[in-house]
Amino acid sequence: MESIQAVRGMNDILPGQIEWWQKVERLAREVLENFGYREIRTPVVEKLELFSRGIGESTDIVEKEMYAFADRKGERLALRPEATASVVRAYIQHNLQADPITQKFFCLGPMFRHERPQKGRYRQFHQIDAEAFGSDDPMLDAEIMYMLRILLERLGLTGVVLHINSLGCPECRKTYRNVLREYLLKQADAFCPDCLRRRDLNPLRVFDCKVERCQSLLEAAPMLLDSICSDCAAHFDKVKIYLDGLQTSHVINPRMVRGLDYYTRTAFEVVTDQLGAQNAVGGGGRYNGLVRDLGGPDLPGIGFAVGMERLILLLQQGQEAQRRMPKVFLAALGDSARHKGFFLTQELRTLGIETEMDYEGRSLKSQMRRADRLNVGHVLIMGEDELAAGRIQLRDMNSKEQFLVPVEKAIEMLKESYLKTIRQDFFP
RNA sequence: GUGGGUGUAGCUCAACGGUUAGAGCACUGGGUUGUGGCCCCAGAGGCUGUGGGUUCGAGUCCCAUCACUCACCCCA
Repeated sequence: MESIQAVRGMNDILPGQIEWWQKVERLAREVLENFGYREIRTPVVEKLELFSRGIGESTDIVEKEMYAFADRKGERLALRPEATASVVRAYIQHNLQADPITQKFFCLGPMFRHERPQKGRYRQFHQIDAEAFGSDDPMLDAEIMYMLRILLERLGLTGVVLHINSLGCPECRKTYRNVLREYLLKQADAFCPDCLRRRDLNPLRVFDCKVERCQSLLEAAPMLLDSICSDCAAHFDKVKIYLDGLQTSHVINPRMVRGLDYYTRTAFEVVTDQLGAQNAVGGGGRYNGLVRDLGGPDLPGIGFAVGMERLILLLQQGQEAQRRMPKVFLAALGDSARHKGFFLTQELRTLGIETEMDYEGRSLKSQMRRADRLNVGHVLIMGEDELAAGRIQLRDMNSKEQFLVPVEKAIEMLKESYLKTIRQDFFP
């Protein structure tokens, strides 16, 4: 019988790996909640139109990367390729602008894009996504980038750089677009075919080109940042001042363009050179027209997404995850001791002490070897002699000290050793 | 979607077109009738990614396909 494989580009996260995910998720919740963000979970499936309207009809994501399908009634649906559109949809649908508690949300979960998988790029990938609504104040822009920085620092990530840019408002962008297109037309034959295609579709994207010749030609090109309107320029200046005040180092990258249509004014990206062909660990920006465009009130918004796979790839470099291991191993000899041991194991677990035992009736040597591999602190050894006396051997695996004590006494001693730390694990 | 590289045991890798596809680590048992790490012995584990083809003979050569990987495209 042929075995069934996971779908291409969609990965299992196994024990040994999952510890990284748990750490990242725990710290993400902790940091984001500290900044006033509250978790929201939206469905993985949405109406196709949400994304084509929200992200932009001509973007690559919508044009060729979406998992789109019709359900049994013929409704056009899609697996979400990103979270912002969904969060905005929920915000509008539940009238959350009227909620006095929070206007800031975060969302952890899988996204889907039908691309060719490679290192740091998968068809199902996971994002930490944060969105804040209702204010256009540059304080919020600086704050959200500061929060991203703190999150990455708390995770222990180093060697990344924050790039920022301003994409202006729709008005200044429109005039700039024409200026740029004219510049590109003047030396049309010098650019690569990709750039010529970009020129007609979305001229800003030529700045993303990696062909050296194109880049050198672009050095003399007019910059969007130089031609944004005075309001946008003033906004960007304040963002930079607040960032400096927060001692959050950043480089101004006038060539950074983002692939989604909805961005306005501030755009930012956290980049690294250690992810192969991928360079973005996270990115985001302001989207002042999006809530309105999706049928809601005309409210500004700003957000970012961090790629969890990419984050974990960087965190992992050279480091093994701490694999979760039990604290106690129960070794039993003979059937009646094994029966008694089975119930004792459950009792210890119920008390909150992570305990493992052998179910196969193996030799004591084998059970001890397994206990050693599991790196437990203590082993309880119960044989016929101990059983008859109502006692049990309690062995400290580090000191190799071993005592014959009544079963109740052994339980008390294990509670003493492990229960406090267990409590801390569960209620940090 | 396009192009290159790679698929052999759970993992890391051997095997000139030619016996029964091997090693290390990991796993199981034993060396000690009831005690871990080191050591020694033994065992188990494979449709050589899958399907075709060439050949007397294919892990090895050819084609297709799937997966991984690198680059392009793009992004998290």
